[in-house]
This record gives sequence, C-alpha cells and structure tokens, in this order.
Amino acid sequence: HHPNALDALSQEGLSEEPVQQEREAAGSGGEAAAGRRATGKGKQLPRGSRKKSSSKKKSKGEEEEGWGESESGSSESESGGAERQREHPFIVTEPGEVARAKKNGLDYLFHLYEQCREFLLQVQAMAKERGDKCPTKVTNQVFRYAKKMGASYINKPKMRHYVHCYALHCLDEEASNALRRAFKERGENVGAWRQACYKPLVSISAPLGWDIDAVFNAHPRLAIWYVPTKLRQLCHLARSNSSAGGSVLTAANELPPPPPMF
Amino acid sequence: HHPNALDALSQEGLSEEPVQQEREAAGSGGEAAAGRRATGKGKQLPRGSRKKSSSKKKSKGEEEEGWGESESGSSESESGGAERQREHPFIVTEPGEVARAKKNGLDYLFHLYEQCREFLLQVQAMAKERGDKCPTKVTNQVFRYAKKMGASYINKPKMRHYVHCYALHCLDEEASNALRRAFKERGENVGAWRQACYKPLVSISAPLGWDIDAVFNAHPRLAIWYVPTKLRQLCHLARSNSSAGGSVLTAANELPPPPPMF
DNA sequence: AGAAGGACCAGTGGTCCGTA
DNA sequence: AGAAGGACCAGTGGTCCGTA
Repeated sequence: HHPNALDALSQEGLSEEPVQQEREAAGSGGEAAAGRRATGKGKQLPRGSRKKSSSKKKSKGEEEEGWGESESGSSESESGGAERQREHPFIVTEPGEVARAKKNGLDYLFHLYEQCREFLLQVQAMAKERGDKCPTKVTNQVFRYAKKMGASYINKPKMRHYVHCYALHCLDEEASNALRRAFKERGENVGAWRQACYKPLVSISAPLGWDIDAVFNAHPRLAIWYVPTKLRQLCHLARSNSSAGGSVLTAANELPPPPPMF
Repeated sequence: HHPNALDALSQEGLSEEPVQQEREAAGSGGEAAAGRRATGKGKQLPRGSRKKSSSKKKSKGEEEEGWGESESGSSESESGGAERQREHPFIVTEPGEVARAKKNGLDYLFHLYEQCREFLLQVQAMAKERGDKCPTKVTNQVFRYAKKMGASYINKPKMRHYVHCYALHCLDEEASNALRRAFKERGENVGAWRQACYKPLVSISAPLGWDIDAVFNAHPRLAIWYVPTKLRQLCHLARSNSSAGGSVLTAANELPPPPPMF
C-alpha cells in the first residue's frame, strides 16, 4: 500500500545454492544467531529456493529438464535457469547436518523462524516511524512483507505448522537435539518428529501450571509466535489429567487453579 | 457457543432507575472503583436502560406513552413498562454530578469502561479454565459476552468512541475533572468536550517520546483498551512537528527517535 | 443540529485440502 | 505414502452512516 524506502530491495535475483553459507547462517542458534545482518538481502535462500516463473507454462522443450524429474546431478548447483515450484521437503537432520538430494534440514527450518523475526523487527521499526499500530507477533502483515522482500519460501501455513518444533529448540536445545538424533537414527519422517515435539513442551509447561502462553511469553524469541492450538489443547488436557485423583469436579469449577509444582 | 455456568445469569429483569445507587457505583473512580462486586447482576443499569422489545411493533395504543415523546414527568421512575430504544445521550457533567432529564453523565460513561473491564476479567477466567486463547484486550468477544450478560447498553462503537476520554480520566483525573468543569461552565456539548480530551493526552505522551501505546500499556486499566486511531495519529503528528527545526529529513529517516524530554 | 449503535467491510488468524 | 502452501472462511478491529 504505502511505498517506502525498503521497497527498493524487493524481488531481486537469486544466487545459486548457497548451501555452505547457509550452513553457517542456519547453525542451530540460540541467542548467538541474532541480528547477524539485514534480512531480505536474497542471500539466505537455501537448497534451491527459486522464484516460480509467474504462471508461465514452460513451452515444450524450452527448459524441460532443470526442475522436477531431472535426476542428473544430485547436486543442484548447475544448469543455470533451474526453477521449481515448491520448497524441498524437510527431513530429520542432526544439528549441523547438511541435507542433500532435494531435501531441507531442520537447522534451515529453524533459521526460517529467525528470518521471520528479523522481518517482524523491520515491520515494527517501520510502523513506529509511520505512527502506525505496531505488531507484537508475526502476523499476516509480516508474511506479506517477507514475500515482498523476496523471501518467497516463507509462508504462513509452513511456519505455523512447525512453531512448536521451533519452541522446543528455543526452550531446551539439548532435548531438541537429542530428539532429532533419535528420530534420524530410527529413520522416522518429519511428520513423526514433529508430533514428538509436543510432549517435551507439555512437560516444560507443567511447572508453570501448564500455562503454555506464559512459557512462550517468557522467551523473547518465542513470544512473537502465536501458541499453536494443538499445543494449547495438549497442555490443557495434561492439566486436567493431573487433577484426576482430586476432589469432585463441577462444571463451573472443573480444574484446580494452582497445579503441582513438580 | 459453549454453554457455561455464567449463562444462567443472563437476561434478567431490570430495576427501575437506580440512580442514587448508580451514583455511588459510578463515582469518578480510579483504583477505588475496582472489583466492587460481580458484574452483570443487572443492578448497574443507569438512567433508564431498558431492554428493547424485540422488534415488536407497539400495537397502537398499547403503551403509546412511556417511551420517546412522552414529556410528562421529567423523572422517568414511574410508568412501569416504559421501554426505549437507545441509551440517553451523554451530557458534560462535573464529577459527582447526576445527569437529569433523559441524559447520562460522564461518571456513568467512565463506569461503563470499568464494567467492560470486569467482563473482560470474567472472559479471561473462563478462557483459562477452558484452555482457550486468553484475550488481553476488550475484544468483540467481550462485547458479545457483555450483551449476553444483559448489559445491552454496552456496545463497541460507543466504547471505542470515548476511549481517549476515559484515558484522560485514568491518567490525570485532576486535569480530566477540570476539563469537565470548564466545558460544562461554557455550556459545550459532549462532542466538543470529547474533542478537547485529545490534547492533554498528547502532552502526557510527550515525555515518553509521544509513544501513546507505552502510555496506555503503563496503566493497568488502560492497557486493556486499543489506542484510538486518531489519538495515535495526533501523537505521531506532534512528534513530527517537534522536530521541525531539526536537521535535513529524508524519507527513510524522517523522525528523531529520542525526542525532547520536557 | 448532536448523538447512539446496527451493521458493514477490509484485512486477520487459522488451517484445510487440492496439489505435486 | 508424506509434505508444501494457495486459498478459503469464520470471526476481528474499525467505524460509517442510516436512524431517532
């Protein structure tokens, strides 16, 4: 809507396969990963992020090889105009491990959350400068801004889908790393790993009375993310079950306000 | 949507003209006015709040007198089944002054904000009990709840319209009271008084860098209200103007981040 | 005219499900 | 089959404007 100084940075060219560079940027980072550089410089596209040619139907033989089925060259760093429609799927990787063969690793996944945070910080700075309402969370506005800045690989469904995985990474990196190693070892897929991230978070919330919002809000990098519905429900359920041996429950007073502080 | 224990309290009968009682409840109150009693008991309806007969067209002579034009009896405490469609308009009253003649006073206006706060607290308690997302502001959900609890005289456009007036009352009750007396003295209407409430708030925000959000958030009773758009714009404008004599301004760096701390 | 509030609307949070 | 993300939808913040 409103043009501003940052518009000039949008929609730039894409560097080819900056995997090693990305490896450094996407190191399983807690506080150390912050404010490294300005976001949106187009240098953080990992493992084959490309702009999709806007609804252009490839004209039969023009560049038929290059995206999709072409199995030649497991490394995708050649064939200049390669284009693809979606991000590569995630696989379970250990901390520091580089995903290969048209896959993205979990360090990269978590790095996307750091990028979103940087986009939010920019949106907040702009809002304050303009006297607009200032978002405190990663909102639609931030996703729109990320897209405008060329980070087309960031989208809302994906980020919301894995928020609780990132939460575990933030809150207990050791536990998160152990889980990643275990699930890689077992050859589990990303969906199974993702599911397994819920339980440790419920445990983390228990000492705070299963108040998962309090858990998120207490961590500066996490506070900018909405608590996922399912995680909230699981914490609520755990709180309910914890009081199962208690007194008679009524509809109006179903749950004990201060739960055991174990 | 979800029935709960509080449903039973909704839609009750209305006591007639509890003005004196209301005077006590609606005393121009800062902290002292809080948590006096449970909200929604139907006892706080002021100066002739009535349920409107649901789209019933009064059947010619049934109760033709009683609401609207009937000028008989300036006090409205008689004629049992009196009904009316809208709240009486506000007039500028001094602190403690009771409005008469089908008008509502400003103590009552401010009291509505306290009521909304109590409704929010109830909604928050219910959300926590149910494991739902917990609102931190007076949202549509809270207005819906207020209506369900029989507080049909509370509605969103009205509350949003006068938020900044309530803000001044919270932040500088002396200044607010002085303004009320001055505008009553001059015979100004409510609209003029409302307009005049903006300027003192801009001044209050100045030492905080005209950050009106920070001003609201620093006050517990105010933090639950969204900052009105116009107030935010006025503060932004004041910040801009304060730097008018400064250095050359660019589009990307228009405003001085730390403004004068006068 | 001054004012109260029903009701509308653009953009939100949330996530399903057609897609690859 | 497992997974990425366009696009939809119910309910939001915001306030206009038909009403009295």
